[in-house]
Amino acid sequence: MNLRGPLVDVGDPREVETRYGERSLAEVTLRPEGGTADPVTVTLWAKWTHAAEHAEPGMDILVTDVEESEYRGETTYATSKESFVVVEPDFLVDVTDIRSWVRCSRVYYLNKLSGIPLNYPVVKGTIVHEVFGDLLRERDLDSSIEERIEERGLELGLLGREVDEVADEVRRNAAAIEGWLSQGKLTDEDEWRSEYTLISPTFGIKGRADALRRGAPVELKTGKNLNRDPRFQDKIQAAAYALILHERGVPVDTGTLLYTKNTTLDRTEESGDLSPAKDFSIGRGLLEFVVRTRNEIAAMEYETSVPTGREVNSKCQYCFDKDTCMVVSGRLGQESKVEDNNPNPNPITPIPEDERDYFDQFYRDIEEERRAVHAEYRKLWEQSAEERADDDRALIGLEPLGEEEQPDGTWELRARKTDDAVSKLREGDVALASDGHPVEGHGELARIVELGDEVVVTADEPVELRRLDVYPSELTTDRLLTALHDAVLKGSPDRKDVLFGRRDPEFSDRSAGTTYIDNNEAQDDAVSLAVDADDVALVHGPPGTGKTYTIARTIRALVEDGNRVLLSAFTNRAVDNALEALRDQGFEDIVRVGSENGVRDDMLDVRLSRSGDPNTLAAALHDAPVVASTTASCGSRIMREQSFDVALVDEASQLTEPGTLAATNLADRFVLVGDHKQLPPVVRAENDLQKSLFQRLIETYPEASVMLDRQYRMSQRIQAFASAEFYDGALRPATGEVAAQHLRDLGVDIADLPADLADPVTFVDPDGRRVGNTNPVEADRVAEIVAAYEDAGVASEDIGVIAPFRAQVAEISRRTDVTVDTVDRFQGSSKEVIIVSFVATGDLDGPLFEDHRRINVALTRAKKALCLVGDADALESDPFYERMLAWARR
DNA sequence: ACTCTGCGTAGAGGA
Repeated sequence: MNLRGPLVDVGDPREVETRYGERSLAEVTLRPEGGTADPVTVTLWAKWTHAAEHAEPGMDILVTDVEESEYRGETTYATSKESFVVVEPDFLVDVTDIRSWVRCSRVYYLNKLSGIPLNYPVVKGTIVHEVFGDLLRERDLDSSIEERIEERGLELGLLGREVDEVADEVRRNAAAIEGWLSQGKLTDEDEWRSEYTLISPTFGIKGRADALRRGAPVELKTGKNLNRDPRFQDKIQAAAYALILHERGVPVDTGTLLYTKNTTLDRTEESGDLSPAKDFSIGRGLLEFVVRTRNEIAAMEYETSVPTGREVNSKCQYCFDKDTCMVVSGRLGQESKVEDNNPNPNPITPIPEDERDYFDQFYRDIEEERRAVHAEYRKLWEQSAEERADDDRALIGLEPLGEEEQPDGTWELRARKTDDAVSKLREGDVALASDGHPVEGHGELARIVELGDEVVVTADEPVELRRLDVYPSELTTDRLLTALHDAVLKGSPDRKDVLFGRRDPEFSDRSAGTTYIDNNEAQDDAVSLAVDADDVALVHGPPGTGKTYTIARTIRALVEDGNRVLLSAFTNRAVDNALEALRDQGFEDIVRVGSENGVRDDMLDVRLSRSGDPNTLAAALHDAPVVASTTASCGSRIMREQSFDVALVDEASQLTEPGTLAATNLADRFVLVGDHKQLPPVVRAENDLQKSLFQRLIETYPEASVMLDRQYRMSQRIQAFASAEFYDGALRPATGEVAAQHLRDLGVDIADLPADLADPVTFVDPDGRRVGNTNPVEADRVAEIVAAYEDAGVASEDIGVIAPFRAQVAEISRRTDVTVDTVDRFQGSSKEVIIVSFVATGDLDGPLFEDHRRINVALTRAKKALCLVGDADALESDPFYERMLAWARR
C-alpha cells in the first residue's frame, strides 16, 4: 500500500531500542489525499528519517509499500524494506540535476541560474554522444562523424574550431566505443537501444538514458577516468535511470559507464585503468540514495532556499565553477562553502537591496512557472487519453500503419487518424509517440514529419504509433532564469540604474535635422527617439498605427548610423512581420536565427542554418548588421555569445520582464515597441510576470516614450470608443479616407443589409443563454449575421468572428466557414468586418471579462463594420461594458 | 473561472 498527501506534522528523528539493537526513526503525519480521512502518522525508519530532516509541513509526501499493523487496537503505519519515501513527488527533478547535486549542491544551483555557456568540451561531448547513437544503429562511422560535425557547424565556428581537428578527436573517442561494442557483438548476446526518454511519476524524476544494453543503463562520458571504479556522480546518473526502470517493473542490477577518453591516452604518460568500460552493480542502497538526493532537491525547491554546498565535503579549490560561485554568492550575499574555504573575504560587491529583492521575486515567479510545466507533465499520466485529446494536447486513437527503418538507422512511423480532431501539435514539433500509454507503456520522443489524415513521425526506436502527445518543455523557464541572472548579476551598473529607477534615460541629438518619415509626425518622432536614445526608447503603438513600418524605418536609421541591431519579439510571427517590412523598404542585409519550422517560409532564405562549414556560418552571423530572432532564441547559447549596439523588441507589452531582458541583455541600448493597453503576457501563475517591462518603464519614464497617434485601420465611428477609453482620445484616423471608409467601398449596398446591421457599429441581443463557456443560441445568431453580410456582398475572407472562449469559437466554427478565433489569437490582425460574440448572460463574472484590454483588442480588429452580439443585461451590469453598449447603440 | 506562444528534446564536460 502507498500513502500520499500533504504533511501536517514532521517529527524529529530519534534513536530507539529495538530487538535488533538501536535504530533511528522519525514520525511524520500526513493527510491522505483524495478524501476526508483523518491524518495518519507514518513511522519512517533508519535511512528514511532523512526525509523528515528535509521535509516540512505543507509539502507533499509519498511513502510506498507501507507496512500496516495493529497496535493496542489502533492501525499504525511504517516504512517497510520495500518502501521509498518521496518528498514533493510532483516536482520533476532532472537526472542530470541529481548528478550535479551529488557533486555539489551549489553546482546544481549555478548551472540552473547561469546556464551552461558555449564551450568546446560540451559541444564535442554532444557530437560523440550522437555518433555513439549512430553506431548503435549500425551506421557507418565515417559518414556519421562527418554529418554530426556538420550539424554543429555554427557552434564550432563560433568556438573557432576546424572540422578536421574535431573529426580527429571524435574519431579517437569513437574508436573506444567501437572496440567495446564489437566485443559485445561477438558474443551476440547484446540487445541495444539508444536515447531512452524516461519519466517517473512515483519518484518525480525525468531524464534520458544514453543507451540500454540488455535492459541495463549505459552512460557515455567523453572525459577520462583512470580509477578502476566509475565516478560516483556518474554511477548516480545511471542508477537514476535504473530506478525509473525499476518502477516500470524491469529490475536492473548493473550499469555501465563508458569513458571514451581513456583509450586515447598514452600508457607511458598515464598510469591507472585505461579500459573504457566500467561495470558496476546497482543495489537497493544506490537506488535509495538516488531518491534521497532527489528529495533534497525537491525540498530545497519547495522552500526556494539557496544551497550552500556545505553538506558535500569536497574542496572548492579545484572546482571549475569556483569563480562563478564566488560571483553569485558575493553579488547576492549568499552563504556558501566557497566563501568558508577562502581565507580572504569575498571581493565581490553585493548588489543593492532593491535589486536583490527584484531578483528574489522574479526567481520565485519563474519557479512557479516551472511548476506549471511540471503539471503539464503530470497530465500525461493523470488524465485519460480522452481528456488529453479534449485539451488539444494529444492525438489519440491512431491506427498504426507501419514502422520502417531509415538508411540512417532511425525509424519512420506511420499511423492513420481515425477522427478529425485538432491539437496543438504541429509539423516539425518534438512530441511523445506512444502505444497509447506515453509513460507507463512504451513512449518515444519523435519528430512530427506529417500531420494530415496520415500521421508520420521519426524516432530513434520503433513504437506502435497509437497516440501522440505534446511534450512539455522547461526550456523557456530555464531561459527566463538565465536572462534574469545575466541582467541583474552581469548587467552593467549604468543599465541597471535605469532599470531600477535610479537615473532617467538619457538622449543625444543624433537625429538633429533628419526627417525619417515625412507624412506622419509621431512615427518620425519615434524613429528620432530611438536613434537618439542612449539607454532606452519606448514606442507606444496602438492598433493600426503603422508600428511595423516604423520599426523597419528605425532599424534602417540605426544601421545607417553604424549600429549593429538585434530585432526581436515574443512570437515568430512578429519577428517575420518586422523583417518583411524591412525587406519591403529594400533592406536585405539580415540574418534570421530560429528553428526551421518557426521561421515563415518567405524568410527561410535569410535564415542562418546551424549546419554547415564552421567558418562560413560564424562569419555570416558575426558580420550581419541586423540579426532577428525571438526572445526565447535570444537566450540560446549561440545568441548569448552575440553583442549588439541596439536591441529593438516588438510586441514588448506581451513579454514578461525576464523575457524582455533576454533580448536587451545582448545590447548596449534598447528600444521597446508595444501597446500596454492590449493584452499582457500569457503566464500560468498569477504574479509579477503578468506585467511587462514595457509597461513598467513607460509608467516610470513617460518622457522616454512616443505614442503613434494616427491609425490607418478603423473608420472614425469604430475607433471612437477605443480611443476614448484606452488612449485618452489621442488616437485619431491618419487620413480623411481612413476615417470615412465604409462597407460601400467594398461594393456593398447598405439597403441589402438587415436594418439592425445597417450602421457601421451595431449591437444585437439574440436572447441566448450561456451554457458552460458556450452560448448556442448566440452562435446561431452570429452565423446568421455572417450570412447576412455575405449576402450583401462582403467576401467571406473579409469577415472575422471573435469570441472570448475557445469553446464558443468551436461552437461558431461549426456553423460558418469564416475565420473564427479567440481574442487572444486575433491580436495583431484585422478584418473589414468583425463580429464579436460575448457569450455571457446574466452577469459578466469571469477573469476574461475583467481585463478590459481584451475588449480593446476585440473592437479594434474591425476596419469598416463591427457587430457586437451579446446579452444586454449582462453587459449593462458593468460600467465599462455599459459605455461600450451605449456607443454601439448610438 | 480563462486566455496560450515559445523552445533542436535533454544532455553534452573540464581535471
